[in-house]
Amino acid sequence: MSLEEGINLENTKAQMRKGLLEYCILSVISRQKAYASDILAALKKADLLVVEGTLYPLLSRLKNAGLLNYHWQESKSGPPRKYYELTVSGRNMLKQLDDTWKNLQSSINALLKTRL
Amino acid sequence: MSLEEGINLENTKAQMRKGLLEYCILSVISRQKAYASDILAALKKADLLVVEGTLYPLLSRLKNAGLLNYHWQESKSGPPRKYYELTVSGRNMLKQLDDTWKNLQSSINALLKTRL
DNA sequence: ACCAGCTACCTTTTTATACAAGGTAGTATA
DNA sequence: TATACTACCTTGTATAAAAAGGTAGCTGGT
Repeated sequence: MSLEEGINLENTKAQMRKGLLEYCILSVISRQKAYASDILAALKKADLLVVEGTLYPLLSRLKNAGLLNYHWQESKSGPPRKYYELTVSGRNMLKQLDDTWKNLQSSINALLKTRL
Repeated sequence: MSLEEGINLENTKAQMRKGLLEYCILSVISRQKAYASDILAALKKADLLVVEGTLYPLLSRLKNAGLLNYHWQESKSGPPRKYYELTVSGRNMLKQLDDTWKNLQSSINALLKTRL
């Protein structure tokens, strides 16, 4: 049985967020090394809700693309954590995404202005 | 055989654009009724490249969601065209997406600022 | 009166990926 | 030593973009 969601506001909002996920994750990690829960918390704070099932595969893809590295680190209160940090290649990617994001905002806002 | 695209700049840029497609299409149509080629041209002008195979199904979904109507209109130079326009419901959706887009920009830009 | 080319519509197939749900295991604490 | 908690990861499902191909109306040249 299909859920037949179709198009609605929540769905469309979610789509908008999705496209910016990679960019935001790289940005969060660029501040300082971070493990999954750190990233989830930072994104949540910015109203970019993401769940574990989305984040873990995405971190793996970013790692496989050579944009991230990780190292294990023990925790004082629980199992060891995988701390991610940006590679050189990751920093370059982030710089380019900064431009992309700026340009995208300009393009969209220009398109919207033609409505006035 | 898989193409094994993985993560790269072009792919990530494309993702960013995707999430904003519905919003932009509604915005373009809100200016004045438009048919597929009008919409493609407007999006292209804003560097939001989209192909027919993406646009037609999306217009159908927007129509089925009650956000758009269309009427046929003859052309002086070719086959008849399907001109789309926003329904009341479509205008409401667009208003809400305006807010969503503003909020999304604020959230992301706030997140990015913590890097400085 | 035909046919080549253009415009416009739409569908099918493939691929990517977000999310829900569930699974494994290390650590702390009562 | 058992329960709760944290952290990792995987599997299954649904959505949707894009590539490619298909149908048909209309125009203009011969």
